[in-house]
Amino acid sequence: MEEKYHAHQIELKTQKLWEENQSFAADYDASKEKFYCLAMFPYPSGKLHMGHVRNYTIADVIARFQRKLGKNVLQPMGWDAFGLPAENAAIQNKIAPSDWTARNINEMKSQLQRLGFSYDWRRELTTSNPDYYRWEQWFFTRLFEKDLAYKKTASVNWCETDQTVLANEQVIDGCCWRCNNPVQKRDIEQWFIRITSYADQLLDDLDHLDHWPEQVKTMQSNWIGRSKGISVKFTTEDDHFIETFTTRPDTLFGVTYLAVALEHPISIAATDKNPEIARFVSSLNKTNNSEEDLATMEKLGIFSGFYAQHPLTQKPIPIWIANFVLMDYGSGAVMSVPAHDQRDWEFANKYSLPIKQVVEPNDNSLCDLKNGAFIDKGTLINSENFSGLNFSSAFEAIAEELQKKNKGTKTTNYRLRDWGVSRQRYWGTPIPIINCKSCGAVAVPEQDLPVILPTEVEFKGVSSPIKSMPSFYETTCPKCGILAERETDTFDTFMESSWYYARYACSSDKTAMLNSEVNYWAPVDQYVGGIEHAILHLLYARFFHKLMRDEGLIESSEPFNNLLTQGMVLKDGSKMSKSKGNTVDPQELIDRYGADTVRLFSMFAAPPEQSLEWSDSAVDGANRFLRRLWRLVVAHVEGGGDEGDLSNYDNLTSDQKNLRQKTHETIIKVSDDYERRQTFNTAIAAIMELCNEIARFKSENSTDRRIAGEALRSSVVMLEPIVPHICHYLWKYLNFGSDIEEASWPEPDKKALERETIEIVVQVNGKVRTRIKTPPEISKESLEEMALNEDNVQRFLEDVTIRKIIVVPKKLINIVAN
RNA sequence: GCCGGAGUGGUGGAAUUGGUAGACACGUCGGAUUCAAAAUCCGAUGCCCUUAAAAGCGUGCCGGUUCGAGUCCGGCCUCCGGUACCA
Repeated sequence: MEEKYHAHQIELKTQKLWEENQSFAADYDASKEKFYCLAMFPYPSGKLHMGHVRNYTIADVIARFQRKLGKNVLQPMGWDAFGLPAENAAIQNKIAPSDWTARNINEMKSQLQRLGFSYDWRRELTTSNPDYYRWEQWFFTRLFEKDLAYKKTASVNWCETDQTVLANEQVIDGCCWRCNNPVQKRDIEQWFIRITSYADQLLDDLDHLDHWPEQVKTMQSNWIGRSKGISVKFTTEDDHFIETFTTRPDTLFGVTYLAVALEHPISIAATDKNPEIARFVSSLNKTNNSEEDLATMEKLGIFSGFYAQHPLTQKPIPIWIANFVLMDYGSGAVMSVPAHDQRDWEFANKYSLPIKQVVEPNDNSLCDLKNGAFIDKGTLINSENFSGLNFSSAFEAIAEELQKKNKGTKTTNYRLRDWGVSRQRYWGTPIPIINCKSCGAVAVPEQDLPVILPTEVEFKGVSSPIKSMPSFYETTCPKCGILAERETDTFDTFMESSWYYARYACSSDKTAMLNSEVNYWAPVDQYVGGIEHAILHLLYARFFHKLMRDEGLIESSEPFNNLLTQGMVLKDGSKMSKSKGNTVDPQELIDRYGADTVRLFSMFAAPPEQSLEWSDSAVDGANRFLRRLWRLVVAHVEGGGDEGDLSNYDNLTSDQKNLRQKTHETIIKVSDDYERRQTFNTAIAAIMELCNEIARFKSENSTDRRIAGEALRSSVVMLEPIVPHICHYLWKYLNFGSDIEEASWPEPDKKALERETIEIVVQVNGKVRTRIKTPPEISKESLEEMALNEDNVQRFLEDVTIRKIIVVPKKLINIVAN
């Protein structure tokens, strides 16, 4: 055995062995309990960054731990290969997106292999490969036929100078990131998938996700935003209706104006009539489509000149055009109650609109509407014959009255909007639709799939090359045969990442999207990924799973049983990203210390769910521990080793008992940390403590060596999921050449855990005054007596009376006195 | 703005169900070893007073519940993530 630890040498040797033995290939085996462990696959942006290393190490630790428990573990890896950065690289560096992507995949794959992750590489998939996206296209045509996919106009960010659509992140302070010219909104036809039809299921099924973090479920629940209310109709002067939704029908008599979106028919009629309004509206048309900008921008509006009739009072209500009302969301109109809604209150004050109080606090206390709206539920006033009612009776009574007059109905509303999947970009899955002048939108027939995205392209300017490529879009209508044009838009890349986890079960099947093996592997037992995906990716994947279930492709209803959301790796206080230029290259660390040190460091630095502020200084310590561990094993083996006999542990000295006790306490602690708590940092700390004790322990005879050997073997096998290469070697030395990959998780020996004395904390009035050693089974009375006899307890009991004594068994005793 | 988190020594973090605040590391300081250095080993290390012991203070801020609060409740502050076309 080498005296010194040479990381690179043993890591490369071990990795070669794993590859030769196909150590991590996982196949269907009904006789074995399966465990499907998955980390979110990467976008191949160039090189791995620390966020990847953290993500993939966490998942690999769990996968390797589950193998030690004897399960049939599948851990696959692939590439979320479509996306915007490839196009930016193409424009900047004159390289085709497919070449750029392939190059990055190569680079990142070799980095993943160098880190020793236990993947079944036979199942690798790449979403930009037609073998993958053809099934996405096929599935979309199924949705289209079921009317779950449809087309409607929606607004995008348009840069007139570059003649292109911009993503929200490409709009900076209302201007294009490339040319810095102001961005406008533009309405175009786009494809949507009816996620709102699944809103109830997506919300209600959250209750069954017992092993998801509460915070993620709360965020998804708020995002879906189911609310019960009433849709109220206001009649316009030309006898049309303006529909508004409210969760507060009890405030209906307080409506003093309506606000409609810039694109609402009323606004269009007003701009046609009045050039002043037209100027105002076009001046507001510059904002970006993001919710954040919409919520924080200055709320502006203008009176449209039109009135609507209040459904119950029949009084005329002025209609205002306002920039904060969204046409894409709900009906594009809201009823405004400035007395009882803060946003309405601010708008009303700004434009001197009337504020009419119709609810008062239940305790009749005064509320001053000069300082803000009164938004609590209370008792109705100024509301004709509804005055005096509380919220819930007013809700019912007003709903009934509106229903009777045909002016409103009870409705459930969702904050969730349908999923817009069209992107006006090149590097994505072509939408498999042909637009025919006589038949309309026609799905590409199954036998004509896939619609292949041409990869030999050149970027002239910034717009998608396939939009100016007749060889791509010119075709004939599958229904009537006349000349027609393909969709040149591509899918949102969230489409690919919504079903890849299922495709791993059969990634090379050319005959079907999913086959029956998916029902063995799915659902994923452990999904690991960044908290930044808590809403969008995870909600779309849950939705897609239900769509696939309803298409008969999969049996389960949810894709991920256990979810671990890792915190971000931050540098200088914010998310590491290429655009911010604050990435740390893990390759330098691997070159310097080896993969095991990088893995150990990233698991030790913080618990997985917490964000981790990057620091280079602690890496050295991780490497020091591995060298120390190596030396401990060398010293043990060179000092005579042991026979691995675990049978006889009678008549031990107290040092021997103490080490055995520590070993088995550590096994219990580490098992719990790995399995239930998933806090690998504390598991490592516990093993470090055990190793510190081993180092202090003097092995002088064969019994000593057996006990030290047991402690070392336990440490090594429990570290294997985190630092598998070094443990592979150390295990061989400690176990006469056997392979650690075949070893199972250690079992604690209850007999080793028995203690002769324990320490009890003694408090007086909640402050620790001393600690006493007692046998574990001591009566309450004798414990109290012992505590009261302590000098440092007596001191604090002078001139006071003992009121009571609280005893927490085996922990503490608190004497309350005054 | 809205939704979800986080805040503990010089630093990363620990304290699992309301019960010993600071485990385990990093760093720093002191010592051993060495011709010297690296590596390694031993010791000290929240603040304050102190020769020492003991006491006092201390988990972002203010207040509350409790015998007892880092942990629970109310109100703030700061930072991070998401906010539907970044992935």
